[in-house]
Amino acid sequence: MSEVRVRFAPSPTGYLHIGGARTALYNYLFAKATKGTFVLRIEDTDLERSTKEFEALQILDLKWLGLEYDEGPDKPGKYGPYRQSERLEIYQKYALQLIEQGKAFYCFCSEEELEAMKEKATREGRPPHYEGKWRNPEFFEEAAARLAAGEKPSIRFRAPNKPYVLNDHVRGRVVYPENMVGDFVIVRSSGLPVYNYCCVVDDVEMKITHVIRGEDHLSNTVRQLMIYEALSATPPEFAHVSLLIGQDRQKLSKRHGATAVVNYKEESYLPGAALNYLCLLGWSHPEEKDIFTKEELIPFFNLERFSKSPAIYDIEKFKWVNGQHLKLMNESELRNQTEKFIEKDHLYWAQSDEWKTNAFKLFKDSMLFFNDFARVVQENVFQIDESFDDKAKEILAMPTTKDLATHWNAELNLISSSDKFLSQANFQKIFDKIKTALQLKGKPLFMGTRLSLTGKDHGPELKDLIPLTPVDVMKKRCQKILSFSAQ
RNA sequence: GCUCCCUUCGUCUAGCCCGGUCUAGGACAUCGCCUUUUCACGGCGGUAACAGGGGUUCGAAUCCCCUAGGGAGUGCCA
Repeated sequence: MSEVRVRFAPSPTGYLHIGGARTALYNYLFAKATKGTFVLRIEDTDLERSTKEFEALQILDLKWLGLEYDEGPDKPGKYGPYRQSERLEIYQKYALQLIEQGKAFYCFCSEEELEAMKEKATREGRPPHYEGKWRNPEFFEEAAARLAAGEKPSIRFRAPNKPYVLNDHVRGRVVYPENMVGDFVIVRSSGLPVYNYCCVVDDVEMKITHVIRGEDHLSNTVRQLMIYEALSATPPEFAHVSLLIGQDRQKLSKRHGATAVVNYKEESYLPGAALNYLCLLGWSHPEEKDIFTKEELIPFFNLERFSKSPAIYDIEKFKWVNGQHLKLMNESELRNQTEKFIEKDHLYWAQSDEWKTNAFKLFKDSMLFFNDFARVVQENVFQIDESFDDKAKEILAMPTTKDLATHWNAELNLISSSDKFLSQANFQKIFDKIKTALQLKGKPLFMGTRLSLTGKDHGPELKDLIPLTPVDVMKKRCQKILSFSAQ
């Protein structure tokens, strides 16, 4: 069997989203598992929506995830260029060849004519296929004349009227009945080729052996099979993976929250965890493992363990997976991860080495508790909440909470303004003092203190958290409690 | 409308191809208990699913048919 070649072919019309990342991952894994080649191809024939910026951003995200490709726009290979906008002559060449062979034809129909045809067909209960005159050989001369006169026709593929069969690695045997599609455009009147066409030309030219992509392309595949046939090329093997959907079972989109890979990068999720979780959405490990690195996965990966139904993307499980990966990190990776976060989001605080050391300690101790360290620090250390949730309100309602806030506020005010933070030892000292003064213990003591100093009813160990929290932030929180209690 | 695809706990799934070992297994979430002078974390345990209806069979989550629901395609988008 010849060498396996797969590709990931995004169009640079937005950020890399998690669905795309998952498809890229499956291609990557399959390439690695078969010692094949992984190609990145940019499908930018939609000039209106494609941008170089998005292309660069998507490549960056792919690299962050660790999905290195062997050939791509910035990694020349035998079958480049890898940007469709740079391959226009190739598509032109094949289009001309198809026209010569009578497998495609020039079409001068206007938008209005096309619209009218479609409407009529629908009204009469026929499928809305192309029925224009240009498909008939008797008009070829007229077409040639109008072409010579400088008119810009589109090029349509003459769809054979016969059934096609696809043996898909995920879907099994799929039969496309005859007459399913009409003559479709392969080259726009602007001269730019269309997806279904250039995709096939490229896959043939780039010697792609396996196409792993989203199920949304399943219906399209019949058109592509037709083109492979017209080009006398053997189609690659296909695996149409089920789609990712949102909680409402609709196609994943912006309103489902963070769907761009970059969102997770910014929130300090681990790329390896993202890969792990994404992989499990629609594919299962033969040994039912659910935590693994991509390297561990490679020997187990194959095309036969995909599930057919769409998967709902669940951030809660992703967080858990992320936590599991955090747990597996060694000391230096852990420190690196903490520092990365601190440097990136809180430059000011990063100036203090002591703070960094304390943050690292907190991170280490509480990483199983918190998958999302960035959020924890943001919420527990810096943020001053405007309101309280129900559970916090219960604590707020306890009379002892007000006493604690009063005492803490007073103690914090005694601290010299040059001391921006409270050391763990000092915190412990004041804590004991207030405890004795108020004769408190257990839940009322701890929850009241927690709420007063962190503004939250839950979080990491207080003794670890407090040395990280600026004194003035804690003061404001105490005052907030007092003003709420006063109401 | 037409064509194709899909349907196991709330969620991701194992099992399905090669019917009995499935009183349907695991994981996330959830609930309870234990641990911790707090919440969480951790440990232990529980609740929870074969879309519905017909067949075939001694026996069906597994095979066949129908219905319902969902998705995709039907573009000079990808």
